[in-house]
Amino acid sequence: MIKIILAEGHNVVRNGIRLLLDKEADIEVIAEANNAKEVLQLLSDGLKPDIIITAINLPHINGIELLTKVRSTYPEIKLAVLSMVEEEKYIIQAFKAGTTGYMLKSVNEFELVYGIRHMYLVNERYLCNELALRLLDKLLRMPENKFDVHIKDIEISKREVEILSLVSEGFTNQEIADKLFTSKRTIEGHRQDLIAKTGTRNTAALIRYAVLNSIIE
Amino acid sequence: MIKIILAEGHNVVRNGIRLLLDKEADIEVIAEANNAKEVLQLLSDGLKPDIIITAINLPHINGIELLTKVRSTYPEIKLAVLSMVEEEKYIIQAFKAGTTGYMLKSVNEFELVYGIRHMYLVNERYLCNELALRLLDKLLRMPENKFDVHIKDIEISKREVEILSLVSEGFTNQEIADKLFTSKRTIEGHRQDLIAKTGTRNTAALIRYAVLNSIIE
DNA sequence: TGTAAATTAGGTACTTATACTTATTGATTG
DNA sequence: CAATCAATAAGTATAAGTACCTAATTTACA
Repeated sequence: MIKIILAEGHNVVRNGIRLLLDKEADIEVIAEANNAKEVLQLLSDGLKPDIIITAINLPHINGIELLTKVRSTYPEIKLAVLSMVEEEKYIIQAFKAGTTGYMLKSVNEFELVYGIRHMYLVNERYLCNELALRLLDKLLRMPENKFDVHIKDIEISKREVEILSLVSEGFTNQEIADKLFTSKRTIEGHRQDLIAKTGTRNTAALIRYAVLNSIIE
Repeated sequence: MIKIILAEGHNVVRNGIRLLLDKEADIEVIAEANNAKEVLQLLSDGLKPDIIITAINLPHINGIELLTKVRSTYPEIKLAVLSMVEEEKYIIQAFKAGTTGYMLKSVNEFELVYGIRHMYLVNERYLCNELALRLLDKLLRMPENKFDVHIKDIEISKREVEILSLVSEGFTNQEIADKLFTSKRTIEGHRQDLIAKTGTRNTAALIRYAVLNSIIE
């Protein structure tokens, strides 16, 4: 039996999730909590869940802080974030804080249950498929795959990359010239060459090109 | 009933997968194939699978090529790659070739079946959890810049994104103003605001910021 | 060792962006 | 209903970048 504490500030949402979980024979919601404090109270009262499912936007103490606290005192308890779509950005923080699972509230009941079982049985972190696909799309969009994005035979020299990088950091031609102990006109010349060879119109477009093609970061 | 063709060059592996799938009431393996040619033959013979599960390292014609061929002739058939660990790198090619699912052979039977159902029922691409975690770790290992910098509560309005996008394409303030039927001074104002709120020094740095933070492409 | 490419540098004219300021309008929201 | 904010717009002055041009070194390499 997988014992769960459900931490979620909104009653409706919490009840909905509970209904879903109660249908499963191998899952038991042993307690619910409205906020982080209640969770910590439950734990110090001696309750021993296998998994704590928590929202991010809990009142007072948010989900990430809760993760950190629980993690340090009860390292054997697994933590799963069930996040609103808008909170996708917390994914990095959550995993750095030691969460085992991260799902968006858009998961269907099958995935919710599957994810919980995966965390408990396979003992592996779980990321919901929608988030996985977002990461995948990021990967697909990344110009790292030099096969088909960096197609054009544009050769950019080391010096040019150096200058491009400084330009992208916001330095002016004069400042770059000073840094590289050369003339402002030289930098201007390089910038011109780069704009010409990349087929861009100005620095803004050049920088976009350079970042998208991983010439610079 | 989810009808499946299983393409895999190694008999032992293929038989193993088949055994797993045959246990499921809603999944039927309607045919097996040793190589890509056999798959194409089966399809031209009129077989209509919902999903083709294929390995990458098929003899003669590899899995990616098979994906492409099937995709162009039978766009309604979903494709799933079941890949050896060593072939992880094909993930990008596979998705670009239109695969719906990608799993490593390290998936357990629950995930294999779950993934198949997910593709078929939810009609969404599926990436196995191990790969999702690898992507996640990539994200976590990345220095602050690439993904999570703009999480610093910087709100960028729709209008600003629109302008940012045009700026990054190389248009001048005047040109952008003409496109948007507004004044050059307005665009200048927006550009200033953006530079201020992103903490950058000029347009070059602003565009770099915007691209790295996926505000624009 | 000769040639191509990279890096350097300058002239001149012109365009564009930036830094500071202020101010009005309309929409949203507590 | 007041407050906030996004979007609008402008003045003024200066800084920076762009479009042409030419041309001298140095470096890489075949």
